[in-house]
Amino acid sequence: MSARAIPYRPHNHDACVSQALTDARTICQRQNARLTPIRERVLELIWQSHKPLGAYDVLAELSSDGHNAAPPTVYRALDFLQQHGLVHRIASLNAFIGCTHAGESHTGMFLICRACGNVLELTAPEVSTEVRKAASGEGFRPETTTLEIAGLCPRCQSEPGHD
Amino acid sequence: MSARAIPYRPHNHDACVSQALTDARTICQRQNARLTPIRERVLELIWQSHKPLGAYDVLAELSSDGHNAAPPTVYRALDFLQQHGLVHRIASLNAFIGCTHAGESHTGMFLICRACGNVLELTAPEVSTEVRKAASGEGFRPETTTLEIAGLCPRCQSEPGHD
DNA sequence: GCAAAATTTGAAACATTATAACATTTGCAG
DNA sequence: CTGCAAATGTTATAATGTTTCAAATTTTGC
Ligand SMILES: [Zn+2]
Ligand SMILES: [Zn+2]
Ligand SMILES: [Zn+2]
Ligand SMILES: [Zn+2]
Repeated sequence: MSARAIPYRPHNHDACVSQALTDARTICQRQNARLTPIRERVLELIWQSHKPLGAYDVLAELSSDGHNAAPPTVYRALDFLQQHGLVHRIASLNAFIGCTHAGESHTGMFLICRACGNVLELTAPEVSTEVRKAASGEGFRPETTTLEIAGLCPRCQSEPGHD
Repeated sequence: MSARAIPYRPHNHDACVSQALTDARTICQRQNARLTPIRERVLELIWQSHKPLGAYDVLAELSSDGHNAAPPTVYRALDFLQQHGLVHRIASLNAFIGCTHAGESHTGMFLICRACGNVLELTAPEVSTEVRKAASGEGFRPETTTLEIAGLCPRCQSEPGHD
C-alpha cells in the first residue's frame, strides 16, 4: 500500500513480494478471511515476478515444493485471492498476477508488454469515468470491467530483446 | 454498415444476419480475401444471435449441418474472420461474436449482459482517448485493447428472467 | 474440553478450449 | 495442362478449468 515499483525496470523485487505478503495478511485479518499456508504460498508464487503466471505454472511450482497438489488446489487458492482482491486474472492471457492496489477499491487497467511479458496495473479514474458514461448512455449497468492493453513497454521500445 | 439494431430488444434479426453477410462479401472482395463457403457458414453461425458463441458450439452446428468438421476447421475460419475484422473474440467468455462495425476502423468495447447473455459492441472514442492517455503517461505504446464490461442490460434491469 | 457444524484440502475423473503436424484437395497463374 | 500456393481434412495432443465426493482441519456452541 506504499509507492509501487515499475515492473519494466530492474528493482528490488523481494521488497515487492514481502510488501504484498504483508498487505495480504493485514487485509485478510481485517476481513476475517483465512490466509492459509497454501493460499499464502500461491500468492507468493504469483508474485515471483511481474509477469502473469498460469494456474498450471503455479501448480508446477507447488509440485517442485514437494507439495502434491492437483488443479483444484490452485484454482481454489486463486479464487480466494481474487475474491479478496489480492490477485487479478488477465483474461487475454489466461493467467494471474498480483494486485498492486490491494486494499484500495479500484478498477484495474493492465498494460501488458508483448515483448517482455511484464504487466503494469494502473488505476485510471478518467478511463473508468468514460466507461461508465459510455455504458450508461446505452442504459447498461456495469458491474465488472476487463481492460487489458497489449503493446510495448518503454523499455522494450528502446531496447528490444532485453530480459 | 448501416444503423444497427439493439440486441437487447426483439428485432428483425434476419436483417442483421443478411446485412453482416453482405458486408462481409464486400469487405473480402475489397481485400482480395476468399470468403469460402466454410468461412461464410461460420460467420453466419456466429451471427445466429447477439450472444457470443463458443468455437465448439460452432463446431456442433457445423456437424448438425452434416459437415464432418474438426476443431481446426472452426478455429481457422474464426482466425480468418477475426483477421478481416468480421468477428471479435470475447476474452472473458472464450467466445466469438459478429462485429457490428465491420469495415470501420474501430476499437470495440463490449457490453455483456450477464443475465441474458447478449452483447452490444460500441465504439467509444472518449474511452479510447483516455486509454491512450493513461498508457502514454506510463511510456507504454498500446497496440490492442481488450475492453469488456459485464453487467445488466436495460431489459434485464427491468424484466429479470426474460429470454 | 468436546461434539457438531462449517470450512478447507485431497484426490480422481472429467470437461472445455485450443493447437501441432502432416496429408489431401482446391483454386489459380502461366 | 501443370505446377504452386492457399485452403481444408484428419488425427492426435496440449492447455485450461470444473465436478464430485471423501478426508482433514478449524471454528463454534455447549
Ligand atoms: Zn517487483
Ligand atoms: Zn517490456
Ligand atoms: Zn440482430
Ligand atoms: Zn440482458
